[in-house]
Amino acid sequence: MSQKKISSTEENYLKAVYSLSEKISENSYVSTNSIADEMQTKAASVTDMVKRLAEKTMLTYVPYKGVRLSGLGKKIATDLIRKHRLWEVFLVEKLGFTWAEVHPIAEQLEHIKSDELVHRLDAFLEYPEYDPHGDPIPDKEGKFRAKPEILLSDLKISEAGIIVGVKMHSPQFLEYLDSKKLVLGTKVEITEIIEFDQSMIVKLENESSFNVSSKICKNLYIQMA
Amino acid sequence: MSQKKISSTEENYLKAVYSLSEKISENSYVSTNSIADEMQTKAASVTDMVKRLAEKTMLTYVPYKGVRLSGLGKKIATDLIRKHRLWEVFLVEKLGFTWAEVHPIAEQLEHIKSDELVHRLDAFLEYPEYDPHGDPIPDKEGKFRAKPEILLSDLKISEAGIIVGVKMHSPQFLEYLDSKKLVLGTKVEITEIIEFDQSMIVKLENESSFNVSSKICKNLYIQMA
DNA sequence: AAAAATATTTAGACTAGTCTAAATATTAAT
DNA sequence: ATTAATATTTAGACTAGTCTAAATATTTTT
Repeated sequence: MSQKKISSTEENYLKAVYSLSEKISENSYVSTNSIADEMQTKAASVTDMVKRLAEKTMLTYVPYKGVRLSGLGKKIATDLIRKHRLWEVFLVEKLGFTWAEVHPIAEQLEHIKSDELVHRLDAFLEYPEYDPHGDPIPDKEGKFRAKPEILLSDLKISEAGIIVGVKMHSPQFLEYLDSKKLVLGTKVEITEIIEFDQSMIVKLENESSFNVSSKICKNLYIQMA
Repeated sequence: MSQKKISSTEENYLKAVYSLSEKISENSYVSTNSIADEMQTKAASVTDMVKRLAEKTMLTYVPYKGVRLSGLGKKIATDLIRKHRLWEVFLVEKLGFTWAEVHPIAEQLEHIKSDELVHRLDAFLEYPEYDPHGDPIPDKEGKFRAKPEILLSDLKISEAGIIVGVKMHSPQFLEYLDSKKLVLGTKVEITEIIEFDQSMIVKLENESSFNVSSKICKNLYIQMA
């Protein structure tokens, strides 16, 4: 049932295309250049690779237009995302890594091939719905649960909510959040919005209050209380 | 501190050489052909690869004689064995795999690169000393604990002991052992030795008695009671 | 609608890893 | 000590994946 033979490199291209597809409208094409950017490689390499992946029916490739994932391609990509996020939960919940550290390790672990392993890992972790960054973990069929939509920057004065995810995943950003105790589950209330730079004064449950930059507000997902 | 850049393929060659070195006398060479056998590849490919590994000072290569691991090569090989065995413990103890299933998955997991991961996994598993097949897990420095030496076939009539390891690792063999309840920790006593085929009548703690073939006796490690 | 700027593909070369077939070296046998 | 058998290496080709530089297509600007 699972895929015939696919290299980690091919998997990574499919993952990149999937992620780029999410950012554009439903039936438009993902461009060669955007893939090259995402993969930190050159456009010429991308052209070669997408031809191979098209050959394997994982995506459709229209020269000078771009690519679109096929059902098979989407399945492989969401399987990877599922594995990546399950491993991240494992690394944080069981091994005590911080959310800032897990990405590069999960990036390797996601390529381990064993359906049984994924299934057992999922059970061991008690079927988690979200990874340590608040991103939903797709099920075996590649279906995603609702993902957080509201950003802290969308809140108005006196509104409150709970931090449920991060949009940006850079370790620096995550470490900064840790230092400010702006972690998942934290309840925040907006007490003031500074107009000229769009920063916010945020009050935590422990009554401490401080200024949060616009950049940070735009990268924190909130569940309204 | 840890190695610069090494591919999984190179790692597998070093592991093969290490394993073959164990089977021969201290300062003799591992032959090209034996490596080709172990790796399921051709001698010509081995020649190419050992030249590369010699270039990287992971082993010394003498044309027409064979190879010998350097200190660096040994370190990389024992690190791999350490990781392989730790992952096997994880798969059996935490995920509930059988000892017959874990090898091919650990074979992939052992190539994940993160010293911190190994360290935390080791702690999570509470610093196991042996893997699910009774093989000792080397420490960070590559030092091995004593490995089981006595085989069931070495026992005399009326002698007893506990199964502490297996010499052969084929899934078929391991599944057969499971079916006969000849698992690690099982206490066995020799009640009879059949001379003409070197098979043994073995009594378990539950008083059940049955014939165990010579082939099996030669592949079970025993801790004498 | 032509010119300029930008995006994409092709051509050709490179590396790691593999193979087969031929050449050469070593070991065993007479 | 030659010959025969076996082990090993070399030569040359192939695949996957990458790159640079040149060619071509598309889009934007005027």
